[in-house]
Amino acid sequence: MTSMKITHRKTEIINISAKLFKEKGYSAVTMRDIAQAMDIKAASLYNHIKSKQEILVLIIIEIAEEFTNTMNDVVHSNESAIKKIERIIQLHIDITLRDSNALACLNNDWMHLTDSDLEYFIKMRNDYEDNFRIIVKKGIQDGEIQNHNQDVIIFSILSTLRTMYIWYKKTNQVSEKTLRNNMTKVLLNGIV
Amino acid sequence: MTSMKITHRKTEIINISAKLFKEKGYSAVTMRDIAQAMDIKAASLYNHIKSKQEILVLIIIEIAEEFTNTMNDVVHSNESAIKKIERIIQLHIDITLRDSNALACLNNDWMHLTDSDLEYFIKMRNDYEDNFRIIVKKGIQDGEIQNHNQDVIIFSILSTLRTMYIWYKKTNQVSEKTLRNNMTKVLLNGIV
DNA sequence: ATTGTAAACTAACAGTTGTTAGTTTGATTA
DNA sequence: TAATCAAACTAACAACTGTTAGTTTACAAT
Repeated sequence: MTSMKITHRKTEIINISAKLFKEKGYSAVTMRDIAQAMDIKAASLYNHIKSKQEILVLIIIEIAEEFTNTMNDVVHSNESAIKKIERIIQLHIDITLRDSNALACLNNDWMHLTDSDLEYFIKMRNDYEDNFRIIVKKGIQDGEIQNHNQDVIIFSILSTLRTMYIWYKKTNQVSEKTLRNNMTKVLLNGIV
Repeated sequence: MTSMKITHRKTEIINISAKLFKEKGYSAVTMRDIAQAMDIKAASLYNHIKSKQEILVLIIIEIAEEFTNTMNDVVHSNESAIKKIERIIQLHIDITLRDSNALACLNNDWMHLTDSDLEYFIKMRNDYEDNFRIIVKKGIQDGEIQNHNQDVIIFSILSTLRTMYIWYKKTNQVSEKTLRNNMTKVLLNGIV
């Protein structure tokens, strides 16, 4: 039983921090900024968290693991390549809608992780991309997917999914359902 | 004649800074970091530049203006919507291949611009997206482009183009020509 | 009533930050 | 030779950084 329960107050700190990190980046946000947003003093934060680093780790790793776990499910399933990619698209939309602050943090501040946390994150990210590559490769072999450069296919889709958090709120009140439908069509079938 | 010539040494500082900013972000890079990369002392930087802020401004604004200018050319041309989008894709590839460090900086650190610089940047970015929207709208009206949600179309393409600098070097030695061809096909015609 | 505890506080620290002032160096020009 | 000048230097500053130590507060459990 090494895992500790994360208290309510600690969760608040993590959420507020994620919001601030999204706006200005990890390095530009000070402990005093976080404290002010919580309406307490900076020193009081240390009753709940170990360090500024710990906040970053807790924000990023949880989401990274969620991506990793679902991707593992998808890649080991018996679905077609297209169906698998559709599930990955929906996964990214799920997390974007639920926790865009943490997602922004993962995208922009992962390089400020240190040591084993950084190593762990990079391994997860590489595995994720490798799994995506396996799916696309199989899809091309089976004639489901057009025979274009694999990396161009993978990263054009991943780039869009990974940075959806930046713009999805701007889309003039497009419903979640519309987003899910249109995103799949545009990414898979193009726009022409 | 208010514009000053940018000296060789100043250009070196800007380029090295852009590289460092790309790796760790503007806030995490210190003047001492930049100086060390130049193999001089931090104070010596001030013989060439006015402030850390000025470095950021010079990196970002020049590229932003290049995007703005070319987009204005494209949007006022008499080409088809598809042809216009193809030119925009090529523009992003051009700048990515030529100056990926500055591009990363523009993408990640624009929010650290201040006052009139920040205002100016945001206006350019909004105008850019508005112009893109005009092109897509016309393309849908003319039946060139499928009638999907406009913002989904715009930002799925823009997201890919804007973050190409992150991964294009990873693509296993794919030639520039292959990148240009495949990117256009994948973004316009999809992968199915 | 007493004790325990979660969660806030004040005060301070040692290190880092961007930046300035004043000086030295070494090459080019008058 | 003397003067000029770009570009480096040393030394320092005031503000800010993450963090610690020790204390207080208010509520809950004994």
